[in-house]
Amino acid sequence: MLDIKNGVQKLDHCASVLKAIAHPLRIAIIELLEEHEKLSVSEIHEKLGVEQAVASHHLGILKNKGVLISYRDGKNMRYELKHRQIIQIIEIMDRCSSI
Amino acid sequence: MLDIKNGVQKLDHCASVLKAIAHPLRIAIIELLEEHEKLSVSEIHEKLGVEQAVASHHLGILKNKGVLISYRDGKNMRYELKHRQIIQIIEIMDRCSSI
DNA sequence: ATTTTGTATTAATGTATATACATATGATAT
DNA sequence: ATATCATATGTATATACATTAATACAAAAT
Repeated sequence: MLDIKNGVQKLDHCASVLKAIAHPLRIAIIELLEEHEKLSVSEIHEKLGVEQAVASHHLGILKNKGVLISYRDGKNMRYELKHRQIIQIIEIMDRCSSI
Repeated sequence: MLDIKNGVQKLDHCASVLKAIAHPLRIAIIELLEEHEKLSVSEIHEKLGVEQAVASHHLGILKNKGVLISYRDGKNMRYELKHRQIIQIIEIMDRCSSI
């Protein structure tokens, strides 16, 4: 994805990434990956108590939008945060607790 | 809104506020209010070149989710950021430019 | 080559969100 | 009281998202 964006493109892109993050399960995934660095789909599906297909689906969305990266490790896929700073977004939300 | 939230509630709430922010026009509004502190609906509708009803609609969404506050000032409504830290969310997104 | 384990995709349905336009409400001035 | 300016709401249509369940694909082990 190109780095030079005009105003409208920048807004659209920023909105679409934020929209990807703005889902309870996906926030939970991001928080898990803050603690654990790299996790497989099944680890996430177990830790969060959601079906495997659901975990994979939401991981796919986060990866598509560039929030996560993934690579194969044997029969597992390992997912991790592309930019650890993304965690700060959730921290800010927590801090604005009266929101 | 209560401050004590269990895990699921916290995730849901965080997601719903982020979802409110995750829209190009609403991000533009937040950025405007970073520069200007207090703005009326018509100032926003002029500065952003969108219809009055559109501006009011999106301001309403941001207010509902607690991102903005508003008060009447004569025949105008003035909107401002409830928590200026919200701006940092957009700054983080900008910084993760490769996303 | 078949089975097992881990992951991704598809299709179907329901729900939510966006957009555009028209109209209503509220405050002020005349 | 009514006209005007500023803001909000309602309705309709289109689009996008979420959710579930079933199924396909990929790698490894037997």
